[in-house]
Amino acid sequence: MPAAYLDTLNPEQRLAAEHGVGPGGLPAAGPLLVIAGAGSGKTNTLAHRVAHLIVSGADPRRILLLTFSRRAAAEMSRRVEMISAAVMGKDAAVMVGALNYAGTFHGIGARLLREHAADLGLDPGFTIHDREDSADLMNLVRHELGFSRTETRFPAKATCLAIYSRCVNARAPLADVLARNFPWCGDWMEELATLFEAYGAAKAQQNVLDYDDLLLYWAAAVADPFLAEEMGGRFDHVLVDEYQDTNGLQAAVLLGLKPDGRGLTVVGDDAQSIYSFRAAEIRNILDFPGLFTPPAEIVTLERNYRSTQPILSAANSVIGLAAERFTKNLWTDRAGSEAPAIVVVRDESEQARFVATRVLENREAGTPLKSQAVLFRTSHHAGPLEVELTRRNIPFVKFGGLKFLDSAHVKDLLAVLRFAQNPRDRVAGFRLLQLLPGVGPTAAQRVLDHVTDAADAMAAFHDAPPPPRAGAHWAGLLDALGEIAAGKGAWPADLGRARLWYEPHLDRLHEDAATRRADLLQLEMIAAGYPSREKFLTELTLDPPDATSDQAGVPLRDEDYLILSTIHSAKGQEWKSVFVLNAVDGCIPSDLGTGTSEEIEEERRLLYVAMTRAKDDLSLVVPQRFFTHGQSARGDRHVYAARTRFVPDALLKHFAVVPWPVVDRGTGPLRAPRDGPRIDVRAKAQAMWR
DNA sequence: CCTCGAAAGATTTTT
DNA sequence: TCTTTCGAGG
Repeated sequence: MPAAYLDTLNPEQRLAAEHGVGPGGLPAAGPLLVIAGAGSGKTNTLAHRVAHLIVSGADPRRILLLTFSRRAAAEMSRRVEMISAAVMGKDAAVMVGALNYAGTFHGIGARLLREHAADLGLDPGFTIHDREDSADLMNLVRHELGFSRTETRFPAKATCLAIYSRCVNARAPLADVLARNFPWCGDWMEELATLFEAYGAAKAQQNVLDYDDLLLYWAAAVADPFLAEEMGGRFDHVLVDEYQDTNGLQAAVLLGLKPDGRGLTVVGDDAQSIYSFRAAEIRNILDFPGLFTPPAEIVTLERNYRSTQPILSAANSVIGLAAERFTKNLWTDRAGSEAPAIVVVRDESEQARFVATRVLENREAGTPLKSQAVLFRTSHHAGPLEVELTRRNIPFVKFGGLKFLDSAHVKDLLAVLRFAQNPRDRVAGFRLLQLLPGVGPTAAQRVLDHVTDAADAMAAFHDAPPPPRAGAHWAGLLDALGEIAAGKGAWPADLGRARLWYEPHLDRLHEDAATRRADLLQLEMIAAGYPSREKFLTELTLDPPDATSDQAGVPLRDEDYLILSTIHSAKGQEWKSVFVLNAVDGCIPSDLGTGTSEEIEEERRLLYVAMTRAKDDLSLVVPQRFFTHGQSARGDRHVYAARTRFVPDALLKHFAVVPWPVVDRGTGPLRAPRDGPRIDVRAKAQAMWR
């Protein structure tokens, strides 16, 4: 039956949208793999497929849509609704609203684990630790085991967590991970194994799950045939976006849910795999078809709708040098005369000036700031530019890098809520108690020990012997926690109460309490958007607000602002005009990631991802000098940097190499000199000593 | 056992 | 540049 709303799709996209959709929207064929090149309308195609399922009668509550970020899930729902509205009218909003299971692997995992908690031996009230919290807990355990006072240095808490995380996500034994990814920690294998076991026990006792547990437990659940049947049976269709960035554990989850692949759709682009540091496995997407009999059907989207031909040619040439050749051949009919630019500037501050100047010129020419983006490898590369933008009063929003949730005062406040929610959460308690003057690690530990073993943790906390030097502050804390735990007042009021308790401590602990207080108010505004304390706490760790801006508040919707983003956070997005900062060796590729050839290949894909974000114009900026900060005894020095190795001379024909600022060669003497000098400056200067 | 000051160390990317 | 750790003093 021909469906008019699919007419806007090209034949391949349409194939992907309509594959195996049977009567009632139920699956009528095997799995589908969509290889979607950059800018090939991937999101649009996936949205059409979901809309098509719903319009054909599929129950939206039985569709599982796994995306890379919550933002992507929201965008998908929006588009699905738009498309279905054309067919179903007002009903579309209701139907799409029922698309409940759309989100990240971690977010959906958390939900399913809560819903099936009883079967899994979990307490459904578990809290979720973000990476910082996990590292803190790892540190606590590390301390208890006496590994912090070893003769040679034991790996730092963050390293321990990274090792642990890779073992879990790659489903690899500790020995392999140490040998392959952390060779310098190889001597600590025994101790690490002990540490990880104790870490797991600590999490269990505190009723806490970390990011990795969400996937690990989910995978464990679907490894049980009965539970797999039950969980998988809840969904007729499972669709996964950005499949090239999933890891072995996530693949196991999918296969557990849909062992025969029926109703399973995965979409991705092997050329854009940039998350191997999170144990993403490019083989996941390459091997996908062969997991099933008959193998999954493959649809390849090669037509690019985003970029002009010169930009696409340049990007293709960059990825063309990859060690593994990719079989896709992206093409476009968007003509364009401008080759992407390689802009050579003197140093990073010139780079900042160049970008700021060009961005304003573009805006004068009619491109709003929001249609322009500046991309960079690491968050701090944007530092000088942020200064320059602030100086010129150009509003911007930055994605990636440090989030304001990571700042100490925000974590303190959240610790209050988390401890009230789950008094067994030692990381929160440890942090919270030490805010009191006169309470250090030992006193805090003593109180928490009293709480951990008790049946009613909150009651035990109130009965605990007060830390000797806490004084009147102790009663104040008990009051505040009591009220918050009891849930007096509507939800955001809890946070207000916590803030009331915390602010005197904030003033005491921080010089710059005033600016920090602004963040707390912003947190309260964010909190108002959540229905309950539980939802707030879990969803905040799973989906933290990811933008920071120079202004205190989030910019208003109609306000114009420039986008600054790490390349990783730019995934899936597009802008009319794109600047890539620091296109030099040492930044792209990062000198931290040039160990193995696999790492270098990933850095190459990273540049490819950055370049393919651009619709109409693209500039790679190459600063020639870098100032090294700190370290050197002789103070700041600079080093000369070379253009990124991913654009060797042979590829320069795809680019226009231009210096900036343009040197005015006409600057010479304004007139020919007269006969002889007019004054003797040297004699004049010497005169002052006489 | 806590706090404060000084010194050293460490810097990607994200759920 | 900023954070974490170490050591001395209270």
